[in-house]
Amino acid sequence: MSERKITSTNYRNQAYLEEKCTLNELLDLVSKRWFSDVLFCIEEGNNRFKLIKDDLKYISDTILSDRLKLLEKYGLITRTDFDEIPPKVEYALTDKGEELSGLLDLMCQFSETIIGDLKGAVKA
Amino acid sequence: MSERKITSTNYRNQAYLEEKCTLNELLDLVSKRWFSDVLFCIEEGNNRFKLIKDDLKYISDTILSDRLKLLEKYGLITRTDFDEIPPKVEYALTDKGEELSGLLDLMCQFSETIIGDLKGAVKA
DNA sequence: CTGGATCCCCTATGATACTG
DNA sequence: CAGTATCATAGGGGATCCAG
Repeated sequence: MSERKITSTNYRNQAYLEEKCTLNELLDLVSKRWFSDVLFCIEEGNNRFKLIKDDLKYISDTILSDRLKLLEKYGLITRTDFDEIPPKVEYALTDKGEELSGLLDLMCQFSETIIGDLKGAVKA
Repeated sequence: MSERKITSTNYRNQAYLEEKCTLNELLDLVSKRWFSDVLFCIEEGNNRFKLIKDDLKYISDTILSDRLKLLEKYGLITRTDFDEIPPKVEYALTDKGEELSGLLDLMCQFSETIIGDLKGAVKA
């Protein structure tokens, strides 16, 4: 039973949790670094690759590209390729994207309470 | 030479995002594997280490212990040590824990829509 | 301009063994 | 029972170079 020890366990646990509740899959998605930030960034009107990249100043091309693909894959944004040279692509939130944004706003408010309390406790 | 190349960038980006919005810190927390499951598990009345471990059948001691500490650190659960031999410790959700649970329920409903759509599209 | 292809490193997960 | 200590590993994040 100990072949591919870590791999198989890792995979099994992940699959187990995703099957248990789709929440786990969503959490894995939105908690990927820069993911929520890219979502908010597009919501605020930064609809081009470069605009997002400039706004989130430390994000790398690789990651931004990956996050945009994921957002599109899950139907949270639309991608419009104008087939021009040089390339021009525009992104926009879908209704689901807006909905997720709203949920994340709620989470954000909650996070300020919980994390503010933690840091306040240390300081004060 | 570039000491801690990745580390410094990695750390800087993480810090940047956490400073940008506490949401990122909360997402990092709740998306840790088994985290939300442990929370729900306690909410359902599994208030002992072993009960949780039995309910989440693949979780390891190490991880469960870590998640419980995190939950307590952020004020989401309380830990009551009865100082007995053999050890007896009980866990319970705080108000904040309940609140987070409610938020995660919302996320969970949303996740079923978004992920269901994704899988349905492939299948149907 | 919008990415794709590679390569590398760090961190979270978890197996295992042990303790009060 | 309820953990702690140690060690191994896979995958995510990111740097760099390249292409249409």
